[in-house]
Amino acid sequence: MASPHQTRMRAVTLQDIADRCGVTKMTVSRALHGDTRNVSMETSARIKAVALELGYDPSFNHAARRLALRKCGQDVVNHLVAMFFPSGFQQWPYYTTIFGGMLEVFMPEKFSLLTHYTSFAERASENALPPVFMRGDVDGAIISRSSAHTQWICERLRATAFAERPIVSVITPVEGCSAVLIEAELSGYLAANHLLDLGHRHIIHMEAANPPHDQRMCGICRAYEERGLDPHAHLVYAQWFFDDENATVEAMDAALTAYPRSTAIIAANDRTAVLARDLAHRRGMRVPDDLSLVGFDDVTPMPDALGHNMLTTVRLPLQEVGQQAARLLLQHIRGHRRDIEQITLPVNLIERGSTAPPRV
Amino acid sequence: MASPHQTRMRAVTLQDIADRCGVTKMTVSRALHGDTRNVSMETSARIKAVALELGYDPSFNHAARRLALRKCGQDVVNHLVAMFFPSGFQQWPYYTTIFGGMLEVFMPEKFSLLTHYTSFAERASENALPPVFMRGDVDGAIISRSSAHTQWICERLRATAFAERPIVSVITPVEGCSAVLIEAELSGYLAANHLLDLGHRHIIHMEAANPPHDQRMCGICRAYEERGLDPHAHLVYAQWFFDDENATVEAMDAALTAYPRSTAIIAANDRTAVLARDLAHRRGMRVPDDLSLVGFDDVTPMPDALGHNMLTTVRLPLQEVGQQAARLLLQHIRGHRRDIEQITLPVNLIERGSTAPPRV
DNA sequence: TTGTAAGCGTTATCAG
DNA sequence: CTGATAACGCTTACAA
Repeated sequence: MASPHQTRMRAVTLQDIADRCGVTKMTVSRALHGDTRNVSMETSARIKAVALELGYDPSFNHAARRLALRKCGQDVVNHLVAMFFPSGFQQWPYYTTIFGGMLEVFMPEKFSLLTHYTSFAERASENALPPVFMRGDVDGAIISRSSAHTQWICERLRATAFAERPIVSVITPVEGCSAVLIEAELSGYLAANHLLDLGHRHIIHMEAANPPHDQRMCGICRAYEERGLDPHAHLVYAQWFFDDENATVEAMDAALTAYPRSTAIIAANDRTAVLARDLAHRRGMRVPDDLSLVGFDDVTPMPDALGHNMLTTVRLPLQEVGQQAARLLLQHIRGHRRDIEQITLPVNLIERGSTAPPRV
Repeated sequence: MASPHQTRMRAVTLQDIADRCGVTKMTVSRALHGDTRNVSMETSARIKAVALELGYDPSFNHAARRLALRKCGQDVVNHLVAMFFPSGFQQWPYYTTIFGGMLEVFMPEKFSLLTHYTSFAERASENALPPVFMRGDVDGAIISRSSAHTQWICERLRATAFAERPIVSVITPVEGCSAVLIEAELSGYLAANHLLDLGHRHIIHMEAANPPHDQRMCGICRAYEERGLDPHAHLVYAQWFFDDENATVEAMDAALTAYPRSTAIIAANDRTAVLARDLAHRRGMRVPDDLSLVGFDDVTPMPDALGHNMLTTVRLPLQEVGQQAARLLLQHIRGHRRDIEQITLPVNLIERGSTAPPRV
């Protein structure tokens, strides 16, 4: 259809089309915008045909459009979105799975996704955000961080030309933003309920102090209480360190030593469960015979001797989280949704070999 | 220093500053560009002070600048770069490690990095690239693909407003582009040399048909030839499938069955080595007693029973590959380098427990 | 050393 | 239904 782009020297402009059609560029602008009330069907068709023939690309002169539209304070869709993830996120399947889900939705829609991570060091500095944000090139953002961080990022964004554009939060809710969450309380319940069903009572729970882990904690307690058991008499809390595996392992080790009656560990995530298994082996314990393990996420396998994943875990639909967050953001950007929305996605327990009844 | 941004309603323009200083916006433009020959030191200082006070942000009115500069065919730096990776790259530590290295360089320089992956399906379609590319918002690209794919991507990019902007290739060289490579031939040599040193002779080599695996192959042969051995009499080639682990495992299985004298496998990468270990176990073989394994990359561990990485592997400096590619691209973008450059980074063998002398 | 004029490509507004 | 005009904010070229 389109003629070979013989000359890439100069971009095709509205004026070029207007010249060929014997009209003014204003009419061309109207026709190409699908203005049926102010342009005759006939000329409109002619203009569109010429535009196609010349290979007019509206996105090419985006800069001019934005400049013109600024006069009346209108926003243009730039087809550019950003995600704010913790530094080092690319190493964690947890985040890359969400990332992958987002890409799956954005790419077919021709939205480009840029990555911005924030370390604590950067947060401390008074650095401005990169130019793309300052100049308002970014249509929307997806954000996933601890609450202290999200607050800071939102403030930074709002202070740029990003202004009041949509932000969607994943996993952790952020005030005033749409969010895609998971059933955090239920995830804790499912893990604990499974272990209690098997007969475990004394359980070590690795957790972080902030959401969604604190909700997970509530679910764990609920499972105990449903059985008339006092969670505080049976549960042991061991701290989980977000970015320090050694510290996490030491905390587990200390807990196992201090509470030798423990027969199971609810780990902060799959990766931590694998660390727990390794620790157990070093202590001469076998999984699941001496110690049952439950993970969260279902993104990191715990391979047995034959390479099969043996980790009982609470699966979080992380890929779908990414997809839904992307869809939600697109709805906001395109103006199809103005109210903020919170989507909560279901979790489910996947029973594999790392849990078994305790040996009495 | 800067006054609190009291009004975010309207952006500060050159005219605003000019009004406050009693000069024209032209003088302001010159002063802010550091033009010392055409502006008196005095007015220049005054203007800069007012600009700071008003919180003038050059990046805010980027659109106007680009529009003006287009007249004389100049390029503006947009502080936006793209990377083209295979679809699903976010699941592979190999790519995310490179990705991480790139981010480490780009982020402090305030360059935003966007992700674009290309599946074969997309390649087949005649889809245009996303608007950010079409309109020339992207300053440069880093590309990592099989050769057939890179060619296609480059053509696509050149056909947009991206035009002749710099492209840096990683791992695989691309004609006419700067590249960051690794010592592919040497990596094969190191793997084979290590096994031959241990006394292995009959080795299965998992490989892909394209670079850099074919160079790796040359290195493997060199190790044989240095010992006066005919590689073709000892080496078994088994195909490695880029995106199909089951097929890869089947190929390994078939090779082990067809060539029972084999005592070692040179796997396509760490991940494949782990698959080989699992396969070996299923066949009742022990690693390294019955089968030695060498991987490549050093990004995926092969954990032993205690969780320690036992995989002997040829380490590729993937993070540094990402960093160097980013640095190279920045040099090109900033005009500090016009000639194309090929950097080759060193590899080294890391001996761990998955290799041992063959049991005779 | 500074000011003036014109234009980058688009769009809103008003006139015909 | 269509055209003319001005403006978005900036930069180059030329004039003072």
